[in-house]
Amino acid sequence: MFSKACKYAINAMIYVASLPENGQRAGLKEIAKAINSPEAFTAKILQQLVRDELLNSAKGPHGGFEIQGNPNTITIAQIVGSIDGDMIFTGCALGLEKCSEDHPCPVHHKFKAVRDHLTGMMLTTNLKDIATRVNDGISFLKY
Amino acid sequence: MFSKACKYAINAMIYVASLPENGQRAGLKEIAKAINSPEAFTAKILQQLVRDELLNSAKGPHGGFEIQGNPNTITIAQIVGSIDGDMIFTGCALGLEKCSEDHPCPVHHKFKAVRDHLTGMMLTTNLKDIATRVNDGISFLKY
DNA sequence: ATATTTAAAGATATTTTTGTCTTTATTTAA
DNA sequence: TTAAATAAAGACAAAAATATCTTTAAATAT
Ligand code: FES
Ligand code: FES
Repeated sequence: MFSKACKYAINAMIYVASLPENGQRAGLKEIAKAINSPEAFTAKILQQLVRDELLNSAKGPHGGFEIQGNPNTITIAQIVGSIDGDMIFTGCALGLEKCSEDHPCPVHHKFKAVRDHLTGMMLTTNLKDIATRVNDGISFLKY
Repeated sequence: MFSKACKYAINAMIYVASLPENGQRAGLKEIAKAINSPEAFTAKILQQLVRDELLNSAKGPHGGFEIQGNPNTITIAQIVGSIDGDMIFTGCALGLEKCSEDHPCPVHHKFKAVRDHLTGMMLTTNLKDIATRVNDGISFLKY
């Protein structure tokens, strides 16, 4: 469904969003440990999220990463789009170059509803809400 | 969503199922051409489908592949399971070792509904129905 | 029997994804 | 002004997925 890179990205964003409002930034090591991901690979992913303006980063002592903007307005869809691109939102399930009503693949009519369900879910799920669930101890970032 | 191997597998199964009941078997070349897939790679995939008893194969002149059993009873879920395994049906969206209600990832509650939708769709979509759509010219196996 | 046709099997190659290592740039604090 | 802490960037490596090539086995037809 999602690439491993994308899963790490989502988990990392949730972790950072779950930290106290006025606290320190989260460093790479801290993040990788919190989500149980390979550190150097995670670094690459965080860089991409910074490029796409979902995270801010700062170098030096007390540097690290923080959510850019309001976690209430950042959706899973944005994170997925940043790392995996938009094939998951628009691509054909069976690999046709283009998903379209005019030239549909054999499962288009069935698949489109599922894909729209997935897309809708991702678009309407914001970071804040799921980070809160983590803070409340009702969901988990690892194991 | 699906691996390329899995997409080829689904398309190949649909193509074979779309052929006339009492006709010849479909050869590898014919199948690969019909679904626009790399021939040798497709061969490997067909072998797997034969192993999993979704296809029958015969060597020699007039040999080739045919659907094993009734296309009405073969689902997309079976084909996907044969090639990609069942992580798509049961795996955690964020990569936790195990998807469970007891130790859910942060998107479990949202994702489960989508995954169940997808699973249900795959379980209830049979080869016969979608092959018919191809024969009726309302859906397409390539381009 | 032999030649031909076809799939199966296994080895190899290429590409993509995942992961690591090294160097550089920037910030902070002593 | 120097040392330490940190992320960024780029080179490199390993693993997995995709793809190809070669050899073998089986079936058919002559
Ligand atoms: S054409 Fe394949 S999903 Fe739309
Ligand atoms: S625990 Fe992640 S989807 Fe169920």
